[in-house]
Amino acid sequence: MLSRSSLPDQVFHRLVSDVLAGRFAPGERLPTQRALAAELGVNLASVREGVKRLEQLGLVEVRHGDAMRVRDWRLHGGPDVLVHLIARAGSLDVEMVRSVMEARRLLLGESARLAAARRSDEQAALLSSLAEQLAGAAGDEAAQHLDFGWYAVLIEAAGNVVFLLVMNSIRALYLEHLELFRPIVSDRDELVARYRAAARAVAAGDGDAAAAEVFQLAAAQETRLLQALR
Amino acid sequence: MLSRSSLPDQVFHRLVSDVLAGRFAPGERLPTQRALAAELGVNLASVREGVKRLEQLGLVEVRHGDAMRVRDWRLHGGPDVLVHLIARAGSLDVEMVRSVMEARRLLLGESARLAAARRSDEQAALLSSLAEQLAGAAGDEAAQHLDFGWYAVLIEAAGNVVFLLVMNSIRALYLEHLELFRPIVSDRDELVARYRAAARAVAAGDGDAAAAEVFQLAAAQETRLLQALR
DNA sequence: GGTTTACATTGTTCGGAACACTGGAACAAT
DNA sequence: ATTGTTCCAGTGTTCCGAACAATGTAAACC
Repeated sequence: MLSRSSLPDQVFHRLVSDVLAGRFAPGERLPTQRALAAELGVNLASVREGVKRLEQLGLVEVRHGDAMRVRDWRLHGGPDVLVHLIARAGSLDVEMVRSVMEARRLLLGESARLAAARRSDEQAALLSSLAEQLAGAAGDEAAQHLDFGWYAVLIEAAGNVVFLLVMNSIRALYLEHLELFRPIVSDRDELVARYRAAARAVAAGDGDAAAAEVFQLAAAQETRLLQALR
Repeated sequence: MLSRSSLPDQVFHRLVSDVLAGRFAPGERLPTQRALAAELGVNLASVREGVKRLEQLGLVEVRHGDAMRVRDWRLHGGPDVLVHLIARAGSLDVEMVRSVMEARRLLLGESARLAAARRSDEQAALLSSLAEQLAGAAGDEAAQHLDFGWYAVLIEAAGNVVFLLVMNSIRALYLEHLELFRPIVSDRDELVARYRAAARAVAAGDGDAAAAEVFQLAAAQETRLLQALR
């Protein structure tokens, strides 16, 4: 079949795309559910499901008895909107990638500081171990997964639920465009030294050093990625 | 009528509550949609809509032909799960509040640093203006809104979409439990000095000072809130 | 023993109907 | 002329029952 995803999924993506592309101004009336169903050739229930998912993202407002209205995602959008913002038009939106990478760098840096204070011995050992595995990783794809595993442990050790959830969101983004983020692990030898240093600092409980190392590690990856995007 | 929320909404909240309370172990089979419909006394379509919203949160995995399975929210949950985690059992979960406030403090601090470098003149003036309005705010509720307005401008000035979206999420949380967060603006005179100083630092383009001021402002609010929660 | 087929289970989509809420238009009262 | 009321068309919400499609399992087959 042509459709690899469910009908409501297709409706959902179509609407997200339309709204995010600005084809409807904020506050503007969306076509009625019945009209959308007719236009897209699907059942009313499928339209409804898609629309309600839009609503959960904070992209539209739907009130019983009144028309559906588009909301300004910069005011009401939650972090889950990111996945759809960054991948618009097939390729990555460079400005969005810049924002994500910047946020990632700051988030990971602070996570490292917290982790240095809160990590368990087991977590400290795991960070070291993963750094070594990264040194001998077979290929770039394997390295990518190890890279994300390393950060996952770091954030778990930081003991902050918000950071954990935001990073889950960024990971989802990662996994959907794995090839495009490949530059993050290029030129690995230079990076491995930083993983090791950061793991040492976390294990030693030196928050400032851990933050600085992770910050620079993330910055290095950021530079690689942004350069590759041109 | 008495039921302020739609049927699928109620199904959704019921399921979220069940999953987040751990009444289903990760990987465990959820009741079938038909069974849920019968048990809750609603239509299959309503169950489906609720379930799909669960799926969008990353709380369950639903595969055509197979049973629905619960996922571990610590691994797959997005930031939108926060709203449901923090308000469990009617009152605020103190551990979650601690995480949110900690993340907020770090996020705002770094936003201030970025804002100092990127703010427009208009934004700098607005921050000052809002600080003055806070000084003469009528009541605590008015102060709360001004407080959030102040941070909204700061984050807008920081020019990072991720921060913007995460803060939208935290604000949604805020607005749903406005009374419970009231301590954030208590003892206002002491706080006003910090708003002013921070606004000055951002206007002057002094990133370090701006970050430090906002960091301490947020920390002060954090202390007030956590003490009030006992 | 390994492969294939058939079936039961479960999610997915449909079409159509009835219900409930909202905004505005027409009307009535002041 | 203004205010309050009633009614109606438009729109979202929920229902029902049926048929379709994917998955996992177990029986049947070679």
